[in-house]
Order: sequence, then structure tokens, then C-alpha cells
Amino acid sequence: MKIGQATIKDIARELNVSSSTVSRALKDYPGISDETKRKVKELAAKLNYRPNAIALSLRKSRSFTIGVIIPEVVHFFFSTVISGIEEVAYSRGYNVILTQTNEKFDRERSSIETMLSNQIDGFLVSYSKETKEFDHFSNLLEQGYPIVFFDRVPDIPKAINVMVDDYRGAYDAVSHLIRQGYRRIIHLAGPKNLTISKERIRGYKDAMNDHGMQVDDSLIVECPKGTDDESRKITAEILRNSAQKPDAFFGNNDMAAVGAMMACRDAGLKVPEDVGVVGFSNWQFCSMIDPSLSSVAQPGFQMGAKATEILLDIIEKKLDPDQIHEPITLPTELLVRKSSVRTKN
Amino acid sequence: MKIGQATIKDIARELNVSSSTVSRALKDYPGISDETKRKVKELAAKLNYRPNAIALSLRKSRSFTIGVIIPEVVHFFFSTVISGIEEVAYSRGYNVILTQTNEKFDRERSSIETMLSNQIDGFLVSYSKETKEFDHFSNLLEQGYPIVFFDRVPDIPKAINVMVDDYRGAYDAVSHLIRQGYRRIIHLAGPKNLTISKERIRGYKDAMNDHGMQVDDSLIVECPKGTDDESRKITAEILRNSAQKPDAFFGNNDMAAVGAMMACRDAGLKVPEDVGVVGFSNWQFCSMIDPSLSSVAQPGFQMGAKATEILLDIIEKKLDPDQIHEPITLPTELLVRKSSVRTKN
DNA sequence: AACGAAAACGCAAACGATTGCATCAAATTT
DNA sequence: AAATTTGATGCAATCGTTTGCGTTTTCGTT
Repeated sequence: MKIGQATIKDIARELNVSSSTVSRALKDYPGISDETKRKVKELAAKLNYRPNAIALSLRKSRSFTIGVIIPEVVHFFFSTVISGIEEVAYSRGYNVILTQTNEKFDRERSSIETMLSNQIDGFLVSYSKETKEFDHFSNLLEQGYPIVFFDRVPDIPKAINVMVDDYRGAYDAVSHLIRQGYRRIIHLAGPKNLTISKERIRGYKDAMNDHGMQVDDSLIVECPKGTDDESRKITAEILRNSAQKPDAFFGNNDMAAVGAMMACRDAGLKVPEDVGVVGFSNWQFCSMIDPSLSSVAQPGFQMGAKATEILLDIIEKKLDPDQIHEPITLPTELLVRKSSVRTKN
Repeated sequence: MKIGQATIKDIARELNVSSSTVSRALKDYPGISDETKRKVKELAAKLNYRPNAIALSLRKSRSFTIGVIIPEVVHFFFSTVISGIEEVAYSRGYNVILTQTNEKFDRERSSIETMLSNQIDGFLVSYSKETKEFDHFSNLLEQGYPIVFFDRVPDIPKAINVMVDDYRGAYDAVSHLIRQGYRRIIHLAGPKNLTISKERIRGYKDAMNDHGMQVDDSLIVECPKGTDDESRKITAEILRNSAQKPDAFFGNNDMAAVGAMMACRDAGLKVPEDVGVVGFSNWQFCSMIDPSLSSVAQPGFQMGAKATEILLDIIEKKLDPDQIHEPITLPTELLVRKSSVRTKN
């Protein structure tokens, strides 16, 4: 039982030919006799030969591996994106190496370093909430290193961004609430340094304005963590202290929306009769809770798939990154469920 | 602007020394003058030198990378496990390369092949539902290749298994239902080739028997897919056709439990008054739905962390795999919520 | 019979880093 | 002053694979 894998050299030695011949025989290069090819392939199969991808990477300066940097794995939307990434990468013969930053800037930076050491062919990035400057990305982009950002995308030169239409999603959700007769609509917003938060706020504002409602800045409340507990507390506070009680909540994400629903229930308010609620992301549980939660669906799988396709096309020179100037935007879809439908007909 | 990364050779050339000297200087080997060390390190910093991990891997036959093979990423429990894996791997300086099988046997096999090509230092595996024979693992284990299985673990020689106490979890859940006065308890079981399913069935049976209730095989219904839709249909069917109506459901997972709850509601039955429900896994949504779902919590993060620690200890020879004969079992915890509490005091 | 061409294969360098061993100079000892 | 030690560095092989170019052998052609 030989320890370690059989190599080309082992085959060469056994067959009394050179490594070059074995290499070429295995790849059906011209200039090798059929007889030799047969013998080489037979022995390779017998020895269970597996090409050493590391050696190949060294030779070609290509690892056929892409690095994914994501804030957290335990997150419905992100895990869906990962799934899309993995599918496309697998089907095109690439490996995926994954790291989560836990929303930490330092970890984002150090992960990039290790991945660079590992000769990654390109990056897929959604940056952390702590990240406020982007030199660590800009430098790489300047050098022509392939990076595609998704969901949380930076506003820096040469960045290729894949995102969902957050503006439209928010606009649709709020318009829907207004049409249902809700008037004083609170937006439980996300961290303001994230583009997605800004876009959703913009969609909220425009929807309000377009329907002749004025936007009071006190209506936009930041929920930085985005957990249900946080939003439950914040919402409870609002319900207790506001002069004019709100009658609807549009959450920056589903957890925030659920927190608001809970706080309403705690306060004796009924959803959707007294208060309307709409979330964002369409997590699995939206249809399982009671009342079911209306939400803006983000195509996470498609986003991961699309971002990966673009990245691999760039890596394989099928696409020139300098030709892409606009962000790639995927459509959102408002899924209306019970939590926001007042009229019972 | 030189394309590509600076290498040791670049530094050597510029400083008129040999690569060996540079290599040793960077690692503070004895026998290099302080002066040279200083110059080398300075230039390295200036050129933004990053060691080429691929070259290192080739030399040392070690990649500092572990491969994770998992049925699906978009899954609360598995994503939690991944998180645990990633944390430990990161803190110990290893990369994680991830692949999902989508429950396909062929994909499991081919993923293993590519990872082996990539000179992975070891595997972390939870096998697919389709997997019914384990030669592709056995062969590797025989060769002394480090593999640690988690959650879905095989019953084969030399396998190191990390699992939760499925038996105990199921036993506790069912005992709880019985104590709450439920009598005709249906188990919505998982695929029977998975050890976890078997263990949960065993826990269910023992709990029933220990409480003097006889187990009718018709009470154990397989839900192979484990989705809420599937279980909703199956449960509806049961409620329609059974001579004796069931008054409780113990789900192999939370989705199945939710499906059962929905079917009960559809049939005009109240949870928990008429029917008790307990799930398994304690997904995030358990506390968000109404009534909140009792569930058996599995320590996913700890499982990932533990499995990774063991794997890395084996890789680094701190642990002898032949010394481990028993599976490592992590405790489950029954979280009682409203869906299974009949008495209102 | 002689020549040229094609067929089949080998040599050796390269990818980037590590490391046992040799080398060479300077410093120290005798 | 000669011998020996010490300190600082270089050489070259190695990991497994690829590939440009050179070499050898085998034919076929005239």
C-alpha cells in the first residue's frame, strides 16, 4: 500500500517512458502512439491516478478556485446566494473557498490576504457592516484583479456590482401599504453606510412623496443590528411614545418586520387590521407565521449565479471588466400576504 | 506596475542575494545577519510580498485547506454547522472549501474527487440522502485519509462521527407530549437510510413504550423530502383517513412540524388544544410563528466546531484516529413552546 | 540507395518556496 | 602564523506538471 497518490512520474517509471510522454498521453496530445496512450491510460486507471491540482496551479498561475467573502453564513438570503454561487462554480469546474467576516472589517481584510496567498482566481464579495473604506478592494481592482460585488456593493471605481432592485422593492412595498389605506408608515431602516439601506430608504421616501404624503424624518428609524429582538424593542418604544401612533411598518428585513409584529401584538394591536407590516427578503418563515408576512422577495440564488457567471467570464477573458459600468440589477417581487391586507374582500 | 505578485526571487534579484537567504531571512532563521534580514524584510514590505501558498502546498504536500461536503447550504441547521466549521478553521489558519451535493450521490463522489485533486488535508462530511453505499469513503479511510463525519454519519469501520443525541432528543420530545396528555402521537419520520432518522424513530418508540403506550407502525409515517408542503399533504391525508384521529405530531424536523400545524389548521383543529406538535432542529422561525413551535434544539455551531477541531487535531497528528471508537455525541435540548403545552397554568 | 518527412518520444526549464549540504570569508584560538 | 571555529550565504534538489524544442527512429518516395 503505497502512501500518497500516484504521480505522473510513477507511471513514467513503470512504463519506461518520460513524464512528458505520460502527460501528453493522458491528454490525447498528437504525437503519441495509440499503443503508448493505451498503456499509459490503463496504468493510470489502475493506479487510480489523480492529477495534482496544486502542481497545476503553480505551473499555470491559476487555481480554478474563487473566494467568497460574506458577512455571515447563517442567514437565509446569504446562504441562498452561496447556493447559487456554488452551483455555477461547480458546473464550470471551479472550487469555492468560503469565509465569513461576522461583519468585522479586520476579518474581511485578513481573509482577503489569505485568499490572495492561495492564488485565488477572483473574488465574490459582500462587504461587512463595519467596512467604511475600501482601499483593500480598490488596490486589487487597480491591479486588474477580478472582483464582483453582490448585494452590499461599494461605490468605487471599476467595481462590478450585482444587486437587487432595492429601490423598486421598497417603493412597491410602501405603495402597496398606502393603497391598503395605511397612512403613518414607519420605516425600520438598516445601517446607513450600506447602499442597500440607502436605496430602500430612497424607495420609501419616493413612494410616500408620490402618493402625496410627507415624509417626517422621525418616521425613519434605524435598526442597525436587524434582529427581531432589536426591532421589537424599538417598535414598542415607538408605540409607547409617539404622539401620532403609526399604523404600518416597512422593515428593512424580515426579522425587523417580525419584531414589529410582535411588539404590536404585545401592545394589543392587531395585524393587519390595526397595523400593516411588510418585510424584505422573503425568508422561508414568512409564509409560516400567522398572519403570514408580506415581503419583498430578493432573487438570492439568481444573484449568486449571476455574479459568479460574470466573475468567471472575466477570469476566462470572455468579458472585459472595463466594459461594465452600470450595476447589474435583478428585479424584486412584492409578495403580498396577510400582514398587509386590510380589506377582506 | 509589475503584473503579478512579487516573489522571493524578485527580492533576491534586487538585493543580489540568493533565494535561500531571502527565504531564511523572512522566517528569522539563524545564520542570517541582522543587516540582511532588515533589508529583506523592508523590501518585502515595500513590494507587498505575499508567500505563494500554492508553492508551499506543493513542497509540503499540505494545503492547509479542508473540504466540506454538505447536502445543502440553504438550511438552517447546516448553515449553522458551516459557521462553526469556518470559525475554528479560520482561527487555526485553515481554509474551507465548500461544496453542496444537493442530496445527489454522484455529486458527492465527484466533489470528493476534485477535492482530492486539490490536495485537501482532510474532509468534513455529511452525506446525501441518496447515499446508500460508502465505498468512496471507506477507501479513503483505509488509506488513512482524515475524514470526520457529522450529523449524517455512516456506520463503517474507522469512521469518526460527530452527532447530536438524536435518540435522547426524540425521547424527550415524545415523553413531553405524553406528559401533556397527548395519546395518539404520529411521528413524521425522515428517510430511513439515515442514522439520524433511525435514532429519532428509536427514541420515539422507546418513549412510547416506556410510558406504557403501544407503538403501531402506522403511527410512523415517512416524509422523505422533509418540506412543509410534503408534510402538510401527508398530514391532511392522515387526518382525513384515520379511523382513530391522531392528537399529536412529532416531526423529524421543523418544516415537517410546521406542515402538520398547517394541515391541522386547515382541518379546523386547534394547536395546542386539539393537537400537539413538536419539531426538531429549532430553526429560527420556531419562536416567530403562532403558536410558537416546541422543538428539539441541536447545537449546530458546536457540532461544526467540534468536528473541525477533531479533524485538525488528526491532521496535525495531535490525535490518533485509531483511538476514537465511539461517536462523539452532543446533547440536545427540548425547548418547550406553545405548540405542545395543553395545560394553561 | 539516399534523402526528407513524419511520427514518437525525451530533455530540461519553469512555476515559488524550502532545506540539507557545501562554500567562503572573517574571526578566534593555539 | 597556522589551524580551527564561527558566521553568512549560495547551490541544487525537490514537490508534480506542462511544454518548447531537440533527437531519434521509422517510413515512404524517387
